[in-house]
Amino acid sequence: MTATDIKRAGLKVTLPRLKVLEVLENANPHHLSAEDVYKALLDTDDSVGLATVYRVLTQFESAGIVQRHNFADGHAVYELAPDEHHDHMVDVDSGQVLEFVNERIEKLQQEIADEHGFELVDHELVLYVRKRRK
Amino acid sequence: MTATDIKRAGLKVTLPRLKVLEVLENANPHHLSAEDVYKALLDTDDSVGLATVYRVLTQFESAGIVQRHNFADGHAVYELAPDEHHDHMVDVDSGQVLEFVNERIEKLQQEIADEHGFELVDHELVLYVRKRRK
DNA sequence: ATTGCAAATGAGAATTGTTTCTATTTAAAT
DNA sequence: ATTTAAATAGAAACAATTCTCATTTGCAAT
Repeated sequence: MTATDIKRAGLKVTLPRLKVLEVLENANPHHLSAEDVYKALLDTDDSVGLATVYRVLTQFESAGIVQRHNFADGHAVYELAPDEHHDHMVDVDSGQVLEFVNERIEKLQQEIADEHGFELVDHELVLYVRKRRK
Repeated sequence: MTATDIKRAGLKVTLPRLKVLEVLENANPHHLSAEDVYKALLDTDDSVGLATVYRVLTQFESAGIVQRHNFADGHAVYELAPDEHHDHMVDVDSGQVLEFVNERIEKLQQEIADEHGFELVDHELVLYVRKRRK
């Protein structure tokens, strides 16, 4: 992800946008709320206003640079758009988020949409899980 | 769904609770926001305060009487807990919500959680679709 | 290198959806 | 009927997000 991606989206390459991008790149875990991004930049020389963070994240989403997810607790998190799609698993106890891919589920979703006369535009699958005590 | 379900949950059978239940029963489409429920009762003789609607919906959720979902636009909707589980398909053009069931997807989710050493507590699957033009 | 201007920003106010507080009312056990 | 804990309505509080607008900045054309 570089300045080029920003330009390609028809957006000017500004310091705030580069900063937000940088934070997302170095994020671990991948998923950050707007507030998280804001806080990460607060201490730096060039912090970015919260309103701008929201604006930029929304623009990046439209541009396909980031993805937004709405988890069950009701607040949104963002992550850099991954090269290959994945779904999420949230540990309801720790709040930790894992990523996973399952080809068969992907395919089944296509089929289901198809059966109903639709084409699949997107989907959101989140498993809420708990560590199994054996 | 009756007064009995309310009692069984250890809640008093009050007019507001019965009213909210009634609205959910007659709802079409099934999915209503708290605001929707509130509005539906505004015109009736016995309207219910918005705060109460939220409170009652939350209690009903804990009691398993209703289910809450967070759709992509980020705000919560409620529906009467269905007899059998189903997932959702949202038409991105019309906003219409369809329900579907697919046993294989359900089973696959179990398996995936299992492979990672978790037990599945809950899940949320929403397909965003568009009418296929042939 | 400057200049001009549309686009972008920051700070705070406003809005939206939801939750909490509190004084009053009500269900239901006696 | 009386009592009492639970429930209610409405207001106020709250958190996340969006809007407003005066100021700043990227960058294209001098």
